[in-house]
Order: sequence, then structure tokens, then C-alpha cells
Amino acid sequence: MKKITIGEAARRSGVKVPTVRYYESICLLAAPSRSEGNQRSFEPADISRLAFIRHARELGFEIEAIRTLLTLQDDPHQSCASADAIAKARLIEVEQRIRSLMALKAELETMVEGCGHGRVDQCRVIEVLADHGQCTHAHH
Amino acid sequence: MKKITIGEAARRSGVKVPTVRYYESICLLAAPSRSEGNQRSFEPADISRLAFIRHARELGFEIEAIRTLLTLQDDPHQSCASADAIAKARLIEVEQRIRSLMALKAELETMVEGCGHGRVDQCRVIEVLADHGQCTHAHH
DNA sequence: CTACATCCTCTAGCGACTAGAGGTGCAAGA
DNA sequence: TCTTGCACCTCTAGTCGCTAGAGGATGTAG
Repeated sequence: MKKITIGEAARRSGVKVPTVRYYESICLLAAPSRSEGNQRSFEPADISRLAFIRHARELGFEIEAIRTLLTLQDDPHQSCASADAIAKARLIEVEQRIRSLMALKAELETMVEGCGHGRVDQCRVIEVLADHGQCTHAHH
Repeated sequence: MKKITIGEAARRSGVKVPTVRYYESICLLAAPSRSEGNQRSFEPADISRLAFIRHARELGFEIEAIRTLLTLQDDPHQSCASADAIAKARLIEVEQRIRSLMALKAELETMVEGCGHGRVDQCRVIEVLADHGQCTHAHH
């Protein structure tokens, strides 16, 4: 068999080497077999799992959510209701975060536009921060 | 004089009690005077400063950026160019984050829509996570 | 055989708090 | 005056998801 080193696994999955070891340490990835000299030797399935984790992390899923998703993936006969629920929850989070960021964006734009590039005592950036009541865009 | 306790300061500024102590510990807030019994006694100016910090944190500014903004606020004769630069940088960050979250939202929607609520082996949520190539929306 | 890259384990650090232990201060009611 | 009970104090350690570095072993190419 080909032996996949941790560096190779990292390169193929897009997960960094220390992160691979970290995932093993928190049991998100099964401990792989070792070479004579105690070096990790991964299987192709490990690469897929790492890619799965990486993609899920990119989508902002938390490690515990990913743990659940991986458990589901490991047993394909289960109902996918949990997976669906996790994805939906994440979608709602993302939508909320976008709304909140849009509000921040508007507020930052007002601040930046209002800045006359003069001295601090006329600066709208400082002023708005000092007094939330001056915000044209209330949030939350 | 009225003595403002830490609890009162927290309530008025919207910053939690332990967080106020934390801000003091990292010198974002000057150490207030103490009562006979060693309890903190804040001034109205401290409340304003805490509110400033809180608002800036809500806008996503990092502590070090806030430290700079506070230094500027403390000396109103300085040019506000730094404040402007900090706000602009933050605006660019926020815009980037919004774009990235919109891409994630699209991907999550595809996943959730594709889920037939059956078993895991037909679940699009799991499938898409397992194989990034299936994403209809490439990001980054 | 000698470089040199890559691997190993282990501990500590990041940011911005948050939680908890174990103890003290203080104001109000009985 | 005493007691109840909340708010305060300091200190340490934990959170999340890694990341960095020390100090050493292994593996490979020339």
C-alpha cells in the first residue's frame, strides 16, 4: 500500500499539518496507523474525512456540529433529519449575521463619510462611537 | 460625590461586571479610586468610556484598534486621520465578510433545499459537505 | 555519510472574555 | 444590634479552534 504521510494528507485535504494532529487529538479523526518510526500513515478515507471537515469549517459549522454530521455520515441508514436541522440552524445564523453586518456597514459608512479629515474634536468617527444615540442606524 | 459601584457602571454602560474588571486589567480603562472597603468607585467619565468601548466592540473593532481610538479621543487636537483609517479598514473587513457570508448562505440554501428528508445516503447536506466539487457556488 | 526536510510530542499562547472558588463589604429589615 | 443576602473582591482556569515553538527523531536524496 501507499503510505500517506501527514504532510501529504494536509496537502491533499487542505487542512494544515498541526490542525490534522489537533483533529486527531479531539477524536474528530480516528488515530491512523503508524510507521516503524512512529510516523502517522493515513488512508484515502482519512483524506475525504479531512476534506469534509475543512469544507464544513469553511461553512462556519462548529466542531461539535461537524462531529454530529460525521457520525451521521458514518451511518448512512440514519434519517438525515439531524443533518438537515444542523444546516438549517446554521443558515439562520448566517442570515442573522449578514443582517447585523449590513447594519454595521451602514453605520461605518456614515462615520467615514462624515469625517471631514480635520481634527479629532470634529471627527464624526470618534463622535459616533462616543455617543450611540447619534447613530442614524439603530441595531439589535 | 455619588459613588458609582462596578455593578452600577456595568448597568449604565451595558458592559458586564467581569468585563469592566477585564478592561481595567488590560489598561483600556484607568483603575478607578477605591472605597474604604476596597471597592471600585467610578466617575461618570468612566461610564462614557465604557459605553464608547462597548459600541466600538459591537461594531467589531478589535481591542487594539479601540485603544488607538481612545487615545485619539483623549487628545482632541490630533488629526483624525488615524481614526478615519481604522474605520475605513473595518468597513472593508465588514464588506468582505458580508460577501463571504452571502456565498455561504447560497451554499447552505442549496444544501437545505436539496434535502429530501430521507436517509443519510440520499442527503444532499452530507453529500455536498463530503464533496466540495458539488458546490454550485464556489467561494474564496 | 551527510544534509536537510519532515516528522514526533509537549507545552504555551492567541483574543476577548467567562466561570468558579473562596472570601469580604455593605445596606436593609427584624 | 444582628442577621440575611446580595454585591463586591482577587485569583486561577477554562472557552474555541487552532497556532507557534522547543527539542528531538526519522526518512530521503545526493
